[in-house]
Amino acid sequence: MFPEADAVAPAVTAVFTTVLTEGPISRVALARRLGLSSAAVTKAARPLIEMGYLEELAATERTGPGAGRPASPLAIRADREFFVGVKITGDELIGVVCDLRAGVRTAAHRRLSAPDVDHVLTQLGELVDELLDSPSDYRARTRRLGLAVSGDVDRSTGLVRYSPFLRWHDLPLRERAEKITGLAVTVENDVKALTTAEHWFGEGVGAESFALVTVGAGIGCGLVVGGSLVSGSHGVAGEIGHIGIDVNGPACHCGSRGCVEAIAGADAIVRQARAAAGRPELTFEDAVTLARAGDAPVGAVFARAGDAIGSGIAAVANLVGPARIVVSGEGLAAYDLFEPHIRAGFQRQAFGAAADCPLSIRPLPFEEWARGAATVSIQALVAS
Amino acid sequence: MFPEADAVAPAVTAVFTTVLTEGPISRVALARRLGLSSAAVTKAARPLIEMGYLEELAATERTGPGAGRPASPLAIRADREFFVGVKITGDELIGVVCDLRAGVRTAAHRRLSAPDVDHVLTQLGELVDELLDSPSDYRARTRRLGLAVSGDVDRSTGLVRYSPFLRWHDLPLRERAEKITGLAVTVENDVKALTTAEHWFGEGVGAESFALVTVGAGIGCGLVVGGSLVSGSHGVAGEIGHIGIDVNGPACHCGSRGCVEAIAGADAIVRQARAAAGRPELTFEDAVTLARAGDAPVGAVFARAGDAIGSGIAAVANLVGPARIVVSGEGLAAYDLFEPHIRAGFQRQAFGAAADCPLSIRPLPFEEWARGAATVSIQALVAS
DNA sequence: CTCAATAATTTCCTTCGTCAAGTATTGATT
DNA sequence: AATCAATACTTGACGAAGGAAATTATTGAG
Repeated sequence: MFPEADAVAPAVTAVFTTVLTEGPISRVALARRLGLSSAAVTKAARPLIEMGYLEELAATERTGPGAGRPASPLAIRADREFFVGVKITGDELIGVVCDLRAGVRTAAHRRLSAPDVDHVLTQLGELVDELLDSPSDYRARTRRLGLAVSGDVDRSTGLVRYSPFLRWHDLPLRERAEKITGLAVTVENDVKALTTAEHWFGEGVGAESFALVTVGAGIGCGLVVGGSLVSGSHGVAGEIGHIGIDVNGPACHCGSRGCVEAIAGADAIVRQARAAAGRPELTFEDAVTLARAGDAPVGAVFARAGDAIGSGIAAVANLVGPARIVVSGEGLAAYDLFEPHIRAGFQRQAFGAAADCPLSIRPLPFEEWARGAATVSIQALVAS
Repeated sequence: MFPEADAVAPAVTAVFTTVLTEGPISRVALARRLGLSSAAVTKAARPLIEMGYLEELAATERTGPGAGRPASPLAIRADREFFVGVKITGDELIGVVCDLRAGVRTAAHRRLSAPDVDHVLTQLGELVDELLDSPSDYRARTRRLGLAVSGDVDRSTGLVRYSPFLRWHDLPLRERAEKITGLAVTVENDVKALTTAEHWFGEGVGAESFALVTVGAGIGCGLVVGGSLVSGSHGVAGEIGHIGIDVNGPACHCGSRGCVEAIAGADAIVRQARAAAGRPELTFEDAVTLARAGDAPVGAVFARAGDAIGSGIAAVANLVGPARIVVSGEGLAAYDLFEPHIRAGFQRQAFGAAADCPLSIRPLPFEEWARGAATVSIQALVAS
């Protein structure tokens, strides 16, 4: 786990992750939260403080009755260690350096001429060097790199089994990337990485179950149940995009009809908008412009897409009942066009109390994917 | 947990549940399976053997290389303790006595004149007495009773929050039942109980994730993810019946349209079959007879229903990727009419490797619901 | 200035599980 | 038959982890 010690007591890990994700918190509160004695928390916190990962904050103003020794909350020393995160897409590398709390310190990116493995790895090496050799010199305090890749990834081995966009098959990406960068590398599926980031440092903090839905070229979903990421026994999970919501709907590339993605994927929207506007050269951006300008047929395309997404999200809520759901993704640049319809579709199709599940719908800030990748490497620190 | 000891070491519980669910197994195999040293297993097994819960089997024939001391597998002594399980429906109590391995030893049932609480509890008391005073005299070795009720149940407190069929609200069922029967009572939702039974003693054994779908008046689903039952943060989970698969489908009592249940629920099937046959007095059984006799319009109703169920199951597979799915329920008395269409709908809508998820489709044997209730009380023994 | 209340720490102790060595029981080899 | 290798199980010493209870620390209230 940590540089000096190798095997670490369960309580130490628990204390560390709780302080990490649930902010400054006193030892007594930690003990209650974790079901430990306060003595155990004191003991677990000591090595973490000695190693510089935690620090004791000055006593804060009281809340309760007012008497008694004030608590000295434990907090993460976010700049104790830095983490590089890189999202690899077909034509670009997006990289960030994050601190322990997944706060982005610096970002950079690089265009790729082709998804050729050697080219990507060369560029990755250069990108990492650029990030770490920035004026602040993060290199000395950076040991880990997280990579986010779309497709089927085995996190435990760092193997990319299959990535359609990149056209990679059974690529030992961890090994290759470790050789080039000299950092300890973790590889994870991009949606899972993003879900992890939101679960540890975003709106999913503290939630025992949680879902993140990404809207873009495809419609994806990361699922946290019982506090841990759902992986799927056959390597498939979170495929919200291929839930069928209309037996008579448009054909989907998966072979079925009426999948959420066949109605609300970026390609599907463009296709429908072209038909609606009678202009076969329309782009996604054109469609957004038209809809915002009040074009009714094109607006209806977005409405239908939003409704489909809402239905799919309702399926998630009905089945697993997450404590909250975040909807995000590059598709939500056209956020205003979707949101009311996503909510309407969700409310209609959510059953009973499932409709109470809070929905956050918001566009995805730039470099968020890379931040997800960095989060995975923070997790790797804790888990190792 | 066990009669003599109160607090029990984690390893003891682990050994017990593993032997319970994964049959006779040697200490060494247990150690590997649980990630313990064989010494720890030896120590954990001793008190269980002394209390009569486990026994050592005679060495079996060898498998591997052939040399070495043969293993003496540990097995459950199933008749060490008995458990009563009762499923409570609106018009009937179905009761069983099960052994530790959830094997049904005896069964009995009682008609209810009304879902009146006092009446139900009186009948419950008499039913339990009848079951326990049978010739084999289970009473001396029975301490626990499990109750399965449809609706919203808080297992930890034994409170029935709301049961639509029984018209119960906030009923402290555990307390009342304990007073009447003198047994330690566990109350659980019926679908969850059935899922637990299948997970511990049926086709879900050993599966890290698993789903059970019940087909009947409603379409329900129990979900096991990461080894434990999914409960849903807002009290809703497994509502596969209200996933929308056809935006233009028939109206559902939930207020939406095209829910699985609005197409494949028993009521929906009867309604559609009446319309298809042009005979407004048709019953479900009549519809089954007609379909089996080759009536094409009525057959199409079952086909459409099966397909809808298959789509719903595919949504489960796409989202959580269970290791296997069991489809069962009283609706599957007409099993032959559904099965091919369930499979077809599933295959069409399952995405990628999700289609590899094995599906077991079979009718639900009588008293299986009550067995589920008994299973929950077996779990209570282990958890306590 | 004392007391009550709460937070953190210390000391001692129990418990659980590992390690390493030893015992048990078999088939194979000489 | 005697020995050996292989595997299963048991034993006893040990160590790590966490708990209980007493102790110290720090505050506000009377």
